[in-house]
Amino acid sequence: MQEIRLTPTSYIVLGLLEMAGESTPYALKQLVAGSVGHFWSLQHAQLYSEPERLAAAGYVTEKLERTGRRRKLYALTARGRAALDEWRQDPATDRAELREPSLLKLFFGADPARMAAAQIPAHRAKLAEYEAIRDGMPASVAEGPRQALDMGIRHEREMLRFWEELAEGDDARLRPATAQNPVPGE
Amino acid sequence: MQEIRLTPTSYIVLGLLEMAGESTPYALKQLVAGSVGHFWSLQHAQLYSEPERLAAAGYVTEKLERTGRRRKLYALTARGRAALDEWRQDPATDRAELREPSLLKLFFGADPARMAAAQIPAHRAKLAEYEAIRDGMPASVAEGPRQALDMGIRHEREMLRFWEELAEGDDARLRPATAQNPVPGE
DNA sequence: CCTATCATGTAATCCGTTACATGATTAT
DNA sequence: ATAATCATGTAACGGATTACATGATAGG
Repeated sequence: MQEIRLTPTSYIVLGLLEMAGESTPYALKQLVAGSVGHFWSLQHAQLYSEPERLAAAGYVTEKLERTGRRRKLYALTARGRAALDEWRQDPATDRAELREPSLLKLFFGADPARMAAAQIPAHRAKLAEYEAIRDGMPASVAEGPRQALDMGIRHEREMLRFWEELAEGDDARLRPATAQNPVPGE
Repeated sequence: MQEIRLTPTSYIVLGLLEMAGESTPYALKQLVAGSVGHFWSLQHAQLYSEPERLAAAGYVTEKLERTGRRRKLYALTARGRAALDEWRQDPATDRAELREPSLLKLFFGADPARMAAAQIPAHRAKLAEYEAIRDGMPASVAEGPRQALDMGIRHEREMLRFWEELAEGDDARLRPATAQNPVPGE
């Protein structure tokens, strides 16, 4: 049995198999697209290779369909469930980074107004999409996905505010105080 | 001359070479750690391999020190500067994803209170660190880094609020409305 | 002097992306 | 029927992380 390192991708596969039970890579792809993929997406090819990797290390079982397409079916093993539990119960995590391509451009001197003009509608759209999902969520959806979605909405709102303030142009607050500030009163 | 694809890593190297002029990989490492690395960090090994890649494609020049350590010195070429400008002037960017390991755990059922207990001090510390940097920033620092830092502060604040509200336990707002809501008045 | 840390790099591994392929459904 | 899209995979490539290594500098 091969030793492998479990990556976030691994836990996504394990977690989805727990939620959905035995699944094909294609089913996993659909699941990712409709849920966790909103804040952590995967290429479809990884949903073929990762379960194979996990199978080689005993975290999931691999079964070939008998009928027609002979697709591959994956399911959690006890070991897989244990690994998932252990991960889930450990509150320690790697520090996340923002890694916003738009921030990178801004950092290196892109024009804030031009950047904002492109970013604002994108974040508006994303925000609207998330809010629609939230408003259409059936009551059966678990807390976890609900909370994650909430964070996504908050983040989009914050990004939107950021770019909107940049677009207003006057980011005086970002410059050190100078004589240009009108003195109130007196 | 080899063709290469320019990645975010490439633009970080090009951008820093523009800001700092001719530099060694180690100097780049220091620059990253103190600036852009706060939201987009790189392994030090990449600051050796990436300039080499860029040199092979003509975006930077590579020079060997004569004296002592014979370190490698890199500098922007006209082609490198042009690529940087083109990138910077194009407001289109790939969509960023949150990719928060903590959100992933939450999504898959980790205990919100336990997660919050670990996340809150981490975000408090990060926030304090960013605010200290902002307050100590010399007036000479350009707008870009200033704005990026501002976004970092906003993001940390938002994450902090998120986890604090989760920790308070009452996330009723996330559940669909039910009879449990006390009817005000009447 | 010896040890720890800084400075400087190379090599191997591996995950993730991209490209390639093809059979099955659905739409026109 | 034919074209388009969905479903289902494999293969190649490359960038990023990790591990390995060693000379210089500073601290005890």
